[in-house]
Amino acid sequence: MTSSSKTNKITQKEIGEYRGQVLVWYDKHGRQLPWRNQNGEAANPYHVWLCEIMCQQTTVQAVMPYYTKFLSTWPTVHDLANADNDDVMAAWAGLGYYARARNLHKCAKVVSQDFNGKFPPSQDALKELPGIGDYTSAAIAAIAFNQPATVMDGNIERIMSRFFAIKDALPKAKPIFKDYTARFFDGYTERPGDFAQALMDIGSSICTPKNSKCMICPLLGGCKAYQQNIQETLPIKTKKKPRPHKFGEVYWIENEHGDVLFHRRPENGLLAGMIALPTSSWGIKGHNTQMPKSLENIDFQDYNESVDHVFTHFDLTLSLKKSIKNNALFLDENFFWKSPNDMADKLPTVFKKPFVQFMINYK
DNA sequence: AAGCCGGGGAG
DNA sequence: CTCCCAGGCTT
Repeated sequence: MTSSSKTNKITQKEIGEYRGQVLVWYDKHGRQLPWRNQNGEAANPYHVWLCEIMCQQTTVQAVMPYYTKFLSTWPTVHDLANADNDDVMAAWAGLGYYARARNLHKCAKVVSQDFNGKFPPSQDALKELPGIGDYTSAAIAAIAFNQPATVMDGNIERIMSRFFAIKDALPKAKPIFKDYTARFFDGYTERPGDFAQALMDIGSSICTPKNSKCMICPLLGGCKAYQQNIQETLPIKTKKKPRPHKFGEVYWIENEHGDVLFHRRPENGLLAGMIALPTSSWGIKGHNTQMPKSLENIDFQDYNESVDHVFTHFDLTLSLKKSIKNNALFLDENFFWKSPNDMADKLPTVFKKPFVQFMINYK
């Protein structure tokens, strides 16, 4: 071993020093977010949990109005537990990944009924709860209960990959990333929650995927990637599969009272349990798109309009079809007639788009 | 280990 | 256009 490679290894003492610099930066430049308490008050575990679930794979800006709405509607975990699931899903509509909302409600019920409304403070116990996985259990344990859990989200993965110049590809190398991240958290009982949130703030504003602002980074002095000028190339991730493009039809069907036909989607799969407009099945190149049997005899008017939408694993184009004065349709229990007024905000975005188009010509 | 699951914003 | 975002669950 050469002397240079020996001095290349960062020590735990230096880790502690950089952690301190990160906290100094945080106290001065950290974001002020609605779920962060201002003057050193103890964090409310319900608030921490709620924002962590909402923030999963979602930008903070998108979460803000939903977080405010949920907290004003259901101020405590008991309130949320006792809510009607339809109301919870409607309040979540537009935020995406709807399984999160189902698990949120399930988790609230467990905490309310089995834990007397108090979230358990240990990461292991938290991870047993619905919708709380490796990241979220660590985040709640650290932020709400000051536990030295290793918090690692996408931001922290990126920071660690650069600070230690980790060149192994994600997601396979996640355990390696976790080991490096643990060097900052293990045994650190002073401000683990603040430190985790500080890293996330740095990840969102300084150590960004592109155009990172290394010159103002509190970790600059120890950053191996910066020393090699490879920070923009890290972390390395295996390429995702291309998305197929699917096509289908979406239907606006009125009865003679002006009510519109809505569809409650199945409890499993895409947009599970959400309220939708009726559609055909969706297929590649417009083939294999089949209309629900109960709608086969309807005479539709083609709008010559369509809406595009992007899901995680496919693109979708829906052609708009309209029909009015339908009454005697043979419908199963998953379809229902309802006035379209006030329905827009209860629909997932893929259906809100055509809904808004149709509403322009309604009445 | 790989696939499924939303929606929006940045570059 | 591509990539990413305070990821978790299922198979």
